[in-house]
Amino acid sequence: MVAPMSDDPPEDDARRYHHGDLRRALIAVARQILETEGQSALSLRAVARQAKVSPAAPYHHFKDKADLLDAVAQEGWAALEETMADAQVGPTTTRDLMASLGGHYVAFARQNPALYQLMYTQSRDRGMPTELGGGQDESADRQVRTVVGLGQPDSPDLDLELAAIAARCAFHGLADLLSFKQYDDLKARMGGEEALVRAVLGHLTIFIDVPAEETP
Amino acid sequence: MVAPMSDDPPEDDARRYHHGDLRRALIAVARQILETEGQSALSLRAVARQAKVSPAAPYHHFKDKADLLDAVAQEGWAALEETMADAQVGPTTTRDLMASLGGHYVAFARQNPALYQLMYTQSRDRGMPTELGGGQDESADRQVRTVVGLGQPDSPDLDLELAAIAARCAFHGLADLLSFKQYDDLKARMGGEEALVRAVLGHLTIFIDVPAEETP
DNA sequence: TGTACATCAGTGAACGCGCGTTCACTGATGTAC
DNA sequence: TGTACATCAGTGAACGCGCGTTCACTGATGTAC
Repeated sequence: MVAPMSDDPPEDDARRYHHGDLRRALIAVARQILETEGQSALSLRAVARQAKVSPAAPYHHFKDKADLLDAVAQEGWAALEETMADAQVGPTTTRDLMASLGGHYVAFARQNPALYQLMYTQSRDRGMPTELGGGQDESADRQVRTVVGLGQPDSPDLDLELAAIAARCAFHGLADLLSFKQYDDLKARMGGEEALVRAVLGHLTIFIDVPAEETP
Repeated sequence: MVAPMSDDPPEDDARRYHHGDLRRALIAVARQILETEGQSALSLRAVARQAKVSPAAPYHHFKDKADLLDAVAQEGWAALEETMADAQVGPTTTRDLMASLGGHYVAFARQNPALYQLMYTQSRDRGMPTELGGGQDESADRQVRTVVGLGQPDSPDLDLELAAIAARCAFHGLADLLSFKQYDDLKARMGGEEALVRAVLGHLTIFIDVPAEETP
């Protein structure tokens, strides 16, 4: 029952009754709202509105609001994982690798601050998405574990695991702290945020016991 | 115009028309709601309700909801500062001091997880409370700076400042990461969260250039 | 010591709002025959 | 190739809710005289 005589082609590409891939679109819109208007503006209705769809439409793709948020967070973790993989291609020495990992990690968090926060909030509140067995979140550690230069990823080496966690703490803490205006001066003084990141990371050494024999 | 014949003493201590110190009470209730029901349950109305006061009463003490939240966060920063001061009384060596600071910092964050998060959220969103000139937030750095063992608090030594930030990153990151279920296994394996904290901190070394001459 | 009055800190009803979610529905699509 | 029909993915109106905030008010307190 479209207007009978007008040609009515798929129209600029939204606006059709069946959307095509509304699920993906909703996640994308959610990410955008998150970064442009912030967490508090991220309502299911706002997402539907901005996707040019009725408020009920999302329920065909997500159980409820939390389900959408989970999906967004999950996409975030996947993107971070990719970033961390990229970080490993250039460097050769352990020291460089650590700097590269740290730099990439922080850059990701800083370029997607609201997403990054959501990722952590979602993970904290609900545990990691069950179907991944916590894998998504552990991946960051696995990467770091690789970085640290010793042992295979899932090595049961306790020291290695602790070192990986230590690195992750430093990265996460740095990413989180950088959002404070308090450090703007310092950033400027040092010639940019990246320089500050490098400098701070340069002051942190991850200490690893020789993994020959575990020292409990 | 109280009930004419009944004795009507201050009653168990709430319930009087004039509360006494409603401002303080509201902050306390807010903190409690925060920790027992979480951030999302922290509405102005809920605070008023739990303080046994009408929804309009808080407006005599706070400009709006954000103002109350700021006050709560501020109390949090003050408490953290105290904790950090306490952390400095025992230890003698720099190494011990660092461990003590880290331990105390993390313990505070873990004992008041929702407060701790609110503190960071408030600071991020609104900059630090202006009348403090950012002092509240910097205090953590100042403490660490002392810990690191060199130089007077407001030393313009850049390396020292960076080292202090590095330490703070590690503390904050660790505190934040510990809330993940993901690490429950590891905590158990190591005999408790405190042990894990000590172990992770033991893998982190804050590296400081000799502060003789600044190396920019 | 007693009274008038300004000020302060409450009340409680009401406002408008946007939210998450549900419901009965309808248009579009694809498959069986 | 054409038609019937099940299924899917939308619509749009409505629900109840709790929220932040405002308003005209009133009870309690303290001060001046």
